[in-house]
Amino acid sequence: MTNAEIVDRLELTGRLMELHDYDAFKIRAFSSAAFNLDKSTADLANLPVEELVKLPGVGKSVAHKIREIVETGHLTDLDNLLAETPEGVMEMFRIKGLGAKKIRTLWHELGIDNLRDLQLAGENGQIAKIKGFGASTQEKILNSLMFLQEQKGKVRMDRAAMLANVLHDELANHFKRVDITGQVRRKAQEVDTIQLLIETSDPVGAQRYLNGLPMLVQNEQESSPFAWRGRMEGSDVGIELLMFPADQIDRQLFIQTAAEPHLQQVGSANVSLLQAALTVPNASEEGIYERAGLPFIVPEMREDEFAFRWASHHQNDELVTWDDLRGTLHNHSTWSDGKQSIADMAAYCRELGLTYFGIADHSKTATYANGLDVDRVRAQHAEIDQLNAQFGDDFTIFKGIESDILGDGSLDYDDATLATFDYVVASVHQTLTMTIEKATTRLLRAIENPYTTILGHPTGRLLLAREGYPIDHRAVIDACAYHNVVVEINASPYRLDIDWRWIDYAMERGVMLSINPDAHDLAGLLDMHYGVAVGRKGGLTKTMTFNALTLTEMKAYLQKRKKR
DNA sequence: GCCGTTTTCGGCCCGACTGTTTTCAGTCG
Repeated sequence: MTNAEIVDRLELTGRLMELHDYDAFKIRAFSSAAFNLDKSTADLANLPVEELVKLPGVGKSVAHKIREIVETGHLTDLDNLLAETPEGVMEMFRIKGLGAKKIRTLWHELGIDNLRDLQLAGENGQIAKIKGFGASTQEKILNSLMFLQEQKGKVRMDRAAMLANVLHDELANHFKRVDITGQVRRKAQEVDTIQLLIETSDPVGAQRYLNGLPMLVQNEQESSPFAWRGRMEGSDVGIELLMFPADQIDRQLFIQTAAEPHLQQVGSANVSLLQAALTVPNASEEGIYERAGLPFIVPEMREDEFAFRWASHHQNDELVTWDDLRGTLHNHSTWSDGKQSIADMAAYCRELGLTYFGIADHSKTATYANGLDVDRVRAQHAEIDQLNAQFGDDFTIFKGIESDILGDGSLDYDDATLATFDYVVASVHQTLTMTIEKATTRLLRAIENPYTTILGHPTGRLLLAREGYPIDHRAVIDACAYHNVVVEINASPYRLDIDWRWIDYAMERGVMLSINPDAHDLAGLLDMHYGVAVGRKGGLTKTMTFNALTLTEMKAYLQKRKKR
């Protein structure tokens, strides 16, 4: 039982108590316990009640609930609440703008207990008529429903990779060769089908074996003699297992990895040569591109015609790799909402072979995240100075901040305070509903601020959960070029923002991109792998990667920029 | 339900923003 699983159950209990109109302070106790424990590094599953009650937000009652969760895997209170709540009502929590109170009203006043009825009520204008609701809320609900429908059956790349690896390892026990291909190999940020190639000369026997695996649930209608289709137990995302004899696997690896537009592009480039290349036995991927007279395209980039435009003036070895990264710049610590101390985060960075660690905790407006007021900024800088004094010339902690971009585009500290940082990541965290004009103007103002070093998660999107605010990407990137601002590739698999499709335009305009993990704990630093993946997808070169600068280069860059 | 004492019960309580109000409830990060 992990901390996250315990926290999720407490959080859900609080939310359902609110839905069922429990006492507000009792609800608060559960949510605040969840909120506090989410940031805890204690091993909750192995703490006795007397230790649990010492943790902030945990009293006797919650401590016993935690023990119950750990020992039985269940929480009776939660099970009872769930039994009283229709599944469709639970799904309504995924609608943006709907919280427990509004859902309760919709459920009790209109009898809505599923998303289909919610949509009908919205389309009929019934929602706008309820007291406390209006036309605007109704429209927001309908928009959110539409967004959710588009995301159905998809998972983020981190979960897709995890599931694909589990499946790969299981199948590799039985089959001679198994390859992950399709969207996962292409490093798609969202995946609707996890696809694997299986080498076999006995597809009938292979199907029989697959259907005997408890982790797989077949969709018989979708399947065929050479293609097993279905899903994994406990997951909605589609699974496709394609069976081929040994001499066809490499060629299929090429065909199945490529997105349709990429295949078409290869075909239209030279149909006859490609056909010839594809019919050669044991054709390798390199051989296929070579025989078709085309440059080799790395798997990540096999989406559309962009790859060939990129390849016309770049070499594959220019693409950024994990080993090119020299440091990391957007990270949180226990000073705001991170789980680990600056010292522990920095130590882990050194273990990873990085040479600098930039701390960019939340700024004062982000009160929910324990953002730093001016006094705490000073105190944090003193701590960083002390830590830096212990390092040699080979490692440095930089003093950064993730300063909130306020509604009018200004940053949330005065210039004197901003001047005390080595660098500033400027990010939007509130007022996410804006027109494209307003959102763009707001970002442009933040970019114009002489203290802004990096523009953080430019659209604020959360993959599969929230559309970002609309922005004029060209105008924003052009402004970054003019004002010498770096653009973040937020590497959290929840964000991956800026989208990889804009990387090439940024590079063209001379704008560097920073692969920023937005890490809130040690493991979060490894999210830079996802940033590298989407960076490569967008053709990001090592030379245009901000955090591929060496420590000496980074120090010089930040110093020079401060003097402007 | 948690906390912190005025040590056994009273007070707890992010703030900005939105949309709905006409003074505020609900949501969000």
